[in-house]
Amino acid sequence: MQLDPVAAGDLPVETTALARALIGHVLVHETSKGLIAGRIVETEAYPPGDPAAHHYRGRTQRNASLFLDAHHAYVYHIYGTSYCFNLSAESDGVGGGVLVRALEPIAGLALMQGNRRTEQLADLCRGPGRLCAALGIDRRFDGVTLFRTCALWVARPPYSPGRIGASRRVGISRAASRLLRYYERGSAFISGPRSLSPA
DNA sequence: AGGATGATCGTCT
DNA sequence: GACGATCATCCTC
Repeated sequence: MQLDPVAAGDLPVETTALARALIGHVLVHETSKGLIAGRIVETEAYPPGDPAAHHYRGRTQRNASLFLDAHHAYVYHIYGTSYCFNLSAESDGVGGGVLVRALEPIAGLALMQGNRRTEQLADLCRGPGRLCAALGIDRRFDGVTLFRTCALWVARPPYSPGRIGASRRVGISRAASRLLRYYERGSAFISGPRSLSPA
């Protein structure tokens, strides 16, 4: 499969539009041991002013990448055990981000298995912490642009994605009723509920 | 300098 | 379905 890097202008800047558009794109890590890649099947939007978002209480050292202009990486460490990968959204100085929650593994499966404690294909990238472990993503990549300026980048969709569903976001308490989680319907690789909440 | 918190995961029942 | 692990980060004193 050929992987074609996205260019500036290919992806939306507004947070929720970006979260939807990312479904079907491919996240790629070119490691020294080989290429690891997965197709994005689940995302969550954290738009400006969202009380559930890390950027809500303003800029800190940790979340500074969320205030960069769109399409930079924001990687943070959570619960002492996991990393989560986001793309920044909106314009420079405005807080906004998209959490990537699940990937469909498409390249480097043996490397993913070595990075995870399971060999089950469906479990390798099912969850925001799991996909970071599988791809070897950590804070080294916090703040990088995702237009193939370094080893971590985003590629265009290899084919048209299926229909997209929307639901409540996972693991938050504030603004919990908003339908800002997006997923490819029918995918076996999503991490949360598969309920068909109305978009 | 110390305490509280968390966009999770793996394991157990 | 429930719970504990585990630590970087932020806030308050």
